[in-house]
Amino acid sequence: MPELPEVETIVRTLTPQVAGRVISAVTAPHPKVLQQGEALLPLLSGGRVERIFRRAKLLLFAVRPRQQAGDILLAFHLKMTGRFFVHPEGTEPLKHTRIIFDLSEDDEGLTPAGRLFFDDMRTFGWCRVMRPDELADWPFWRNLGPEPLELSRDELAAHLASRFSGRARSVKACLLDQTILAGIGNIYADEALFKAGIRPSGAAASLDGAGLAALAGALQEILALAIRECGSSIRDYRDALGNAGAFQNNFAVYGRKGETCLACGGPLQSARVAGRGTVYCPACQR
DNA sequence: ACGAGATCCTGTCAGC
DNA sequence: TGCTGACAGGATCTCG
Repeated sequence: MPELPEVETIVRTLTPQVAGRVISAVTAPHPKVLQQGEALLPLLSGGRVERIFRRAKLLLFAVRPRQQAGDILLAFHLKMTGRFFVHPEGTEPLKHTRIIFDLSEDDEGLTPAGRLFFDDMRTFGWCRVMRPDELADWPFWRNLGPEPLELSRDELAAHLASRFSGRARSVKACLLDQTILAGIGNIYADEALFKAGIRPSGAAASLDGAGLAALAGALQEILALAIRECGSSIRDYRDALGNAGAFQNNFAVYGRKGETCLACGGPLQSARVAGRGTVYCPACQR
């Protein structure tokens, strides 16, 4: 379930394999995966992948077409089970392959031709192919909250204060809301709330300055550490080299329902908060 | 306007 | 053994 650290890791492992390479053909065996932009697909053939980057949980390619001016942007959402992997030329699609990018041999002949697969078992993931102005007009993109690691801790705390005030929602529901803060999913919400000592079901508006500062600090520390550990592998997640992440070894609460709290030794509880499975320590999180 | 809940989807696992 | 149902979860839609 790729969240910010996992998508960041995929960007870092995919970039050396794909950035700078020329796309010779694109095919989408599963039509539903393309949310928008089928008309732009032919323009991608002969285009060069200029840059691979991340915003929130989106992974984006900037592709420079051979003739047209102006880049074309491909925005992928991996949802729970989306993956990228580069295979040798001629590799047949796998059971869950949704999009295939054929990549040309490079000019010097150092990098052989290959095929980039976008695989997604559950078909929740999708791709939108857009001109830059279409990306800018896309409501999901336009409404995304700030990147939690691009603010200082105090700026993040102030941002959360302004977005939490006057809301009746739980603090966890707010953390999962991509228009408030970008890139947080169920894993890192639970982990950050534990680290900050905050009850997930508590009202966001009731957090005081100390709570907001603790939450901002916990979010940034957890996300930075998770990026260093190359993300968390629960079931399906792999980076673009097929490697698992290691942050799951640092989980304090996620997936530890019924086990003991690492801080106080008491039993961890589980509940449904914001429609998601949620694990917390009733003694440490108030 | 806001928030809660259902929905999409398939593989895995617990329980009978 | 084999079947059934619960569960995983991000964004979007519907409903109160």
